[in-house]
Amino acid sequence: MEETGVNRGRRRRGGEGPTVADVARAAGVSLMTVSRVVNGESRVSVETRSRVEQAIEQLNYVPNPAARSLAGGGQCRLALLYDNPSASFLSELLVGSLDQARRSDAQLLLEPYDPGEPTRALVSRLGKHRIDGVLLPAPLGDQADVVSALAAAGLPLARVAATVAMPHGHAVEIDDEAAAHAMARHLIDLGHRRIGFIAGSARYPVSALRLAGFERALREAGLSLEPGLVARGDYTYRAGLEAAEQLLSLSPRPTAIFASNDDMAAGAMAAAHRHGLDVPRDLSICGFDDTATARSIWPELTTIRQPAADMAARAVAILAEHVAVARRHQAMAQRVEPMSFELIRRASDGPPA
Amino acid sequence: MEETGVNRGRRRRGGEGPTVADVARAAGVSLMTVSRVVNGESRVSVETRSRVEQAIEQLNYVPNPAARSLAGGGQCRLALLYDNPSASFLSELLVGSLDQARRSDAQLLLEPYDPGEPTRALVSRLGKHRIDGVLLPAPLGDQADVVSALAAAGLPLARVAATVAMPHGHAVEIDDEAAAHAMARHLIDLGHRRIGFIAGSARYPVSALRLAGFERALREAGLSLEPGLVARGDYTYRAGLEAAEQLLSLSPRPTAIFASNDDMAAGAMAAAHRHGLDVPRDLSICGFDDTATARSIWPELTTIRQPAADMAARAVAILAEHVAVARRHQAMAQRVEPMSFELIRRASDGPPA
DNA sequence: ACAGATGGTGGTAGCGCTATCTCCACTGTA
DNA sequence: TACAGTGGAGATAGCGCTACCACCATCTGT
Repeated sequence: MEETGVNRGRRRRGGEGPTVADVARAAGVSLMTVSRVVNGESRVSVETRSRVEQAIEQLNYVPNPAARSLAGGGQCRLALLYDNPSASFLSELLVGSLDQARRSDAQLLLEPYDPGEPTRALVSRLGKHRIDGVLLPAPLGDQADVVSALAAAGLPLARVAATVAMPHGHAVEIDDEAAAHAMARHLIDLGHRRIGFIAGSARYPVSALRLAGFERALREAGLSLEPGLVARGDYTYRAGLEAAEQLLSLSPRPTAIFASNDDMAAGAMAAAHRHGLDVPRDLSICGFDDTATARSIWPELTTIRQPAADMAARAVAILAEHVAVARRHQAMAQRVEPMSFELIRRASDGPPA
Repeated sequence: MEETGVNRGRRRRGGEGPTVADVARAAGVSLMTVSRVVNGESRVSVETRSRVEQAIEQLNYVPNPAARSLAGGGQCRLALLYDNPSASFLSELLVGSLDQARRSDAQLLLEPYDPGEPTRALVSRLGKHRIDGVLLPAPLGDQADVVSALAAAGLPLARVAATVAMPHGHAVEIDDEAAAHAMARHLIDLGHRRIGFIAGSARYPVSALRLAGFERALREAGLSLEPGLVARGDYTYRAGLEAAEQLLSLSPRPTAIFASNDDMAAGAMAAAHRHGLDVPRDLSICGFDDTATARSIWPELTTIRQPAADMAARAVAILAEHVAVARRHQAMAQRVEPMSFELIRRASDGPPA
């Protein structure tokens, strides 16, 4: 403890942890060289680089993000506008975006979205917090008024899990049509020929996409599209239950039901049980979204998973890049990144009886 | 654009936004005075304060968190250790803690908890990230090995929604016993006399508390404790279904079932429907936790809500305070804060037939 | 009346890092 | 030999803020 003198240098803070200066001293190089190594810049000889890396390892050095962002053009502030009370989606979103925010040196602020608030007020609220960019998850990203108001205010946007094309804002999305197609195809491959579909409310653009994917799969398999096999619901459990009742009253009844989201699939499951049907022996049921519901019902639901965390992470990365580019007074082209969904097979599907 | 000269002062960054210097100039005071006002310190005359506040308002000044944390003892880094895949709980936790983190000038890092990882490894992982404190939400906060390992490493802890007393770490909790008591009492007040209870797995201390609350309510109402009316489950939908089957096969069967969490209540609901019982006319069903499930089934579930967001916010505030106190080389006494739960009445309960 | 508490304010020195310029040693070309 | 061009490294000046000390007025008590 005494080799450092009385309190050499570090008078103020609790002052734990080594700094670039410590590393530089240990490696016998200058501060800048250490900085260059840490930031992976090119102009450092391999030899010097490895010496510095060794010193870093040895001292267990971690750069101070505050100092870094203060000195560099670094940190930016991103707002995650949220209204979606679908908790599982939100939490995945948060996990993904927080993680990437740390990497991209961005600060993430959660801002609630109030549908009643005029967009002007929203814009000024974000301005007050010196927001550099905005993430618009799922239903918000498809809302034209919000998107255009924020875009008009000059804020970079990233729409997460958006489904419709828009002139403004970056987007990270999955192909809902293809996902629905994949699930329908999966059921057809299992041998199902009469498949009931519970479509979502026509208010959301995504509903049409999922229906379209379903229909395409049927068409490609040479199956007829019976209008009676498509019911509609508003994405709630109860709607799923009622829609399924309707589908199950058909004769012959479908051997599988594909619902446009998990809650409706759960409702369909309840309807099946009411009818004394065993799932999946007598009826296969599939959902979409892979929310918490999917695993909290029994049998656990086969469904489509959106990589919400990854999507959010990409969105944060894109926004951070946008902000960095903008600070150099350059423009960044609109970016639309597709992400791949995943068909999660659990226990609610099987070949028809 | 030209009144500032070529690039007066602000050579490097995009440099948007006013700084303390701008505010100081506008208010005709020194930097320090502005800083004092912003930080709510006492030694400023009301007159000066209001002048500064006006300037802040006018310039729309927001302090730069990076600079603040670099200069002052300010910012601390808190890790939220999470393993609970119960998404709704996690997202509430995140919303609450992020919000408070902003206020308390703390940076929140999400660290996954892997039950397989030795506690040594966990501690060193947190150390690598220069963590100043750790939040331990729900099941983790009751895990003695984790708590004691982190405490031994000298890390301040805040256990969120913990249920058992421990010698280390602050805690923010609700009274599970009282909450279960309140719900049982509610059912009794509705007129129920035969109430089935689905207890949780004995592995978790919380299970015993909820059972105890239930039993106390019965005792206080002068009702007998029939052992047959208490079933057990492991907090899954399926376990709830099976436990409810067992309770419903009793004769006379209970007129109400109180499950120790929402998933088991959902399972009980399915069992009721299988038996052709109408909920709540023929059978009342209540849950605990108010997870997403509670509102995604039908009828929507009457349940107990923990204020997860508020709890997390308090936990963050306590940890931030602890870190600040510790940096002044003082100790902070263990703090245990009770929060109040709420009985959320929805549509799954009513008077007995 | 004077030492000592205050209450209110300003000056200054960094916090740990990176941008930018400078410097040096080498290469290749005329 | 002289010249620019290059890759590698160091020196220095801040980024925006707060801790710390210094300072000057007022107030206290004896």
